[in-house]
Amino acid sequence: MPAFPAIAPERRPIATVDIVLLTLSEGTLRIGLQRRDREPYDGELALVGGYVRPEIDSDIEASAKRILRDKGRLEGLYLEQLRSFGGPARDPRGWSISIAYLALVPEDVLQAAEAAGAPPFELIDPDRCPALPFDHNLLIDAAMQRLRSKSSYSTLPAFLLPGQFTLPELKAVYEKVMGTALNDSAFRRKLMEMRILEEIDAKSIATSQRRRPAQMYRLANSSLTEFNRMV
Amino acid sequence: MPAFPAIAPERRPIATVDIVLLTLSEGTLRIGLQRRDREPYDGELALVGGYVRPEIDSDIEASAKRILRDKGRLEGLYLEQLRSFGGPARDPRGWSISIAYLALVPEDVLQAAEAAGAPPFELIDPDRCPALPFDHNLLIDAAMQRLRSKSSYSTLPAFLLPGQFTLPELKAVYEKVMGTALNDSAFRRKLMEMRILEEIDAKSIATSQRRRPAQMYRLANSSLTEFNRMV
DNA sequence: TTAATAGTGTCTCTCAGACATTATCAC
DNA sequence: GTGATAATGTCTGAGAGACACTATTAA
Repeated sequence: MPAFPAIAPERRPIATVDIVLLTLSEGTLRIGLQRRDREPYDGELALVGGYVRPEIDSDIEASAKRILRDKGRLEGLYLEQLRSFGGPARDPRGWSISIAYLALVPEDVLQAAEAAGAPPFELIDPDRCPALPFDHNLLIDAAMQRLRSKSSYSTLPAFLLPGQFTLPELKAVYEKVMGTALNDSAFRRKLMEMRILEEIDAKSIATSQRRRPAQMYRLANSSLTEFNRMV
Repeated sequence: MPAFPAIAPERRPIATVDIVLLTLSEGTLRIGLQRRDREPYDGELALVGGYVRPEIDSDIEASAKRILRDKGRLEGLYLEQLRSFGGPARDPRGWSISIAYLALVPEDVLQAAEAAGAPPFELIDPDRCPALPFDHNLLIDAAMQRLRSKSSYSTLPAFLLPGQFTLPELKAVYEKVMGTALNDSAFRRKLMEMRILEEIDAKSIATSQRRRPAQMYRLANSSLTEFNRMV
């Protein structure tokens, strides 16, 4: 029982969390959407989302993690709050607030989630995204903008890759995300001098065609690292 | 009447907006706090804040602007959403969400607001900030961090100054905010090359001591401008 | 050996920091 | 002129981009 009277419940906005799930599929950035299983917009593609549940959530990030777990069978993703959107018209249920999150997921994790029984994800090209329910297109724009700008000075794009990857793979992800070509030697120099990466013990991997196999790396720091400058 | 049933009102969190009001007083950065005029924490110093009011607010930024206007007689400030904080314990009234905003206000505007009848602001040194109600110290930390990091690549600190200012004044604000000394000629070069500033028509100003008066400038673009690099 | 990609070495050019120099005011 | 601060000019060094060159694999 609260110690002090609060604003009347019927004058409170609805509070939801919506998650912009991004992954890399066939070398291109994709948004992971699911079909809604209830009204409003039952059956339509939309961001993974749900109510903030005061009775079970310890904070907003806990809401986001619960929603990812319950609706997507996803855990341990890179997760970052974007910002909150609110207004009378964005949700037909009434005046609502959505706290938007950005989540990055390696494609293999997404496939494992589906294999474990998660409702299927549809992977949409952000440049060809159809009109979505609510203001989800706005949230996607915010997510893309955040990803693009933060990528230029952090290890953010690495969270779109599996736990281990080659340097050319990592460079390709940066280029996809930022939409610009990067200088090869500068890229290596930067990451090596800053000790961003850790060699995977003597392992390297050979792939299909005849070519030199690349050294495998993982992030030296499993959480996000920011640099002072570009690339 | 909403077209679809929403989560029961009594299961909705409280939704508030809290604004970290920053200004520059006697050359140092200060947080503008006001004494609360109701429970909980009646009479204690806290951030300017209030409920999101679905019946009158068109979105969350409108809530923030209304609260600034009604509680602080402040309008036209630089205003930027920080992020949202939520949880069961941050407010004794119950599980609550606060959407935190950063507002920058020139000291003369703050003084004019008080002269116009706003409840007095107490200006607190962020490095000597006492323990505040709710989780307001966390919100202040978030605001300071945002201001510090964004200052290094944008015109953000200029919004702490009156509409016109000299280049040495602007440089001093950057130095205060970022906590580092800046190179004089590099600072000028950067701002001039990027056409960030506009000379105030032939005006320069003479001050107290015998010294050369400085050229007055204003921001060429009245909204925030971001650079690609430092300083 | 050849094709193909991985990775290195080195030159150059840009740009920020350092700092000396000049300018402009009050007295 | 002198003292003080404003503003400019120029040198230098660090670091990013360009790109040629070497390395390592499969066929």
